[in-house]
Amino acid sequence: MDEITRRESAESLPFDVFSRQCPSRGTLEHVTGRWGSLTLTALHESGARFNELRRRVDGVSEKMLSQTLHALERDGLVHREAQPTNPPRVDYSLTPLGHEVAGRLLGLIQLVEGRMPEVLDARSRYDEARPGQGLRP
Amino acid sequence: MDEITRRESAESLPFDVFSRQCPSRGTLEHVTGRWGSLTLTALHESGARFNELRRRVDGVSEKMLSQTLHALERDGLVHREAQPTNPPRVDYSLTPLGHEVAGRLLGLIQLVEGRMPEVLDARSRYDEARPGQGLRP
DNA sequence: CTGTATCCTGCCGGATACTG
DNA sequence: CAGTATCCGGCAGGATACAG
Repeated sequence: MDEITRRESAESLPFDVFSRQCPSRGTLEHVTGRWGSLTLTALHESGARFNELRRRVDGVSEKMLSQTLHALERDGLVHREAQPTNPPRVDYSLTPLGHEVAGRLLGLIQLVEGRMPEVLDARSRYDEARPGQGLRP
Repeated sequence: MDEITRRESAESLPFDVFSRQCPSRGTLEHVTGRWGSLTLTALHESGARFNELRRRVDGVSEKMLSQTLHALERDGLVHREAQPTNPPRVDYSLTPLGHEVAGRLLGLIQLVEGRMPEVLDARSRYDEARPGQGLRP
């Protein structure tokens, strides 16, 4: 697909993530964001409660997990079900659309994980060629 | 796949993105980051020079594009070829691994773009149920 | 044209404390 | 347990200038 073809098909689509103001860019950022991608993938295997999710996604703070879940719920990817019991119990799960997105995300993650040896090799070569210019330590 | 199965398979893998210190998490963030995902996808169709890329990825600054390209080059996803001419000419393209990653990203992006009507509907319903609590305007 | 260097600001996101 | 509320430091990232 060349540039002309891409532009033409982009013009025919209602949503183009390459355009600055398109709302799809915001959704893509929720999905691919630092915590969004891990949260969606973690929920793909099975629904979970809040603290269970915190344990699955190592390193996420309460605040960020809460924000992430709200954004994904608002976008219709996550379903939230609160039970008015005591102690309170809230279950999070993926909507059908959320599962579709998470499936693609999972494929991407597994690809990256499986190719990490290549990535680390490339980093070594890059750093070796540029001594003393540490990038992202 | 249940939780136990996931944990077991994770233990058997050398790289687990769900673990806080795993280097694969950093690479995943380069790939899925705000500019990384758009840059990789933009390069998937064809290689490009610096300013051509800036035009494709609407809204990216020189600084962020430069940083993004360096990180992706270091991870072995982007190939940089400088020609010592005057004026200088530098071509960026994807490595084979970069193309694999970009292919998955493209699938994800097209899924999100195609489902934006559902997402916008979900947002409307969410905001309607919580008047006056605007989230991420 | 292809970038670095520098400055500056907003907000991301962690820590902590508190509520129901 | 399941979250909000608040504070605040660091850095992401934009604007600008400048170099090769």
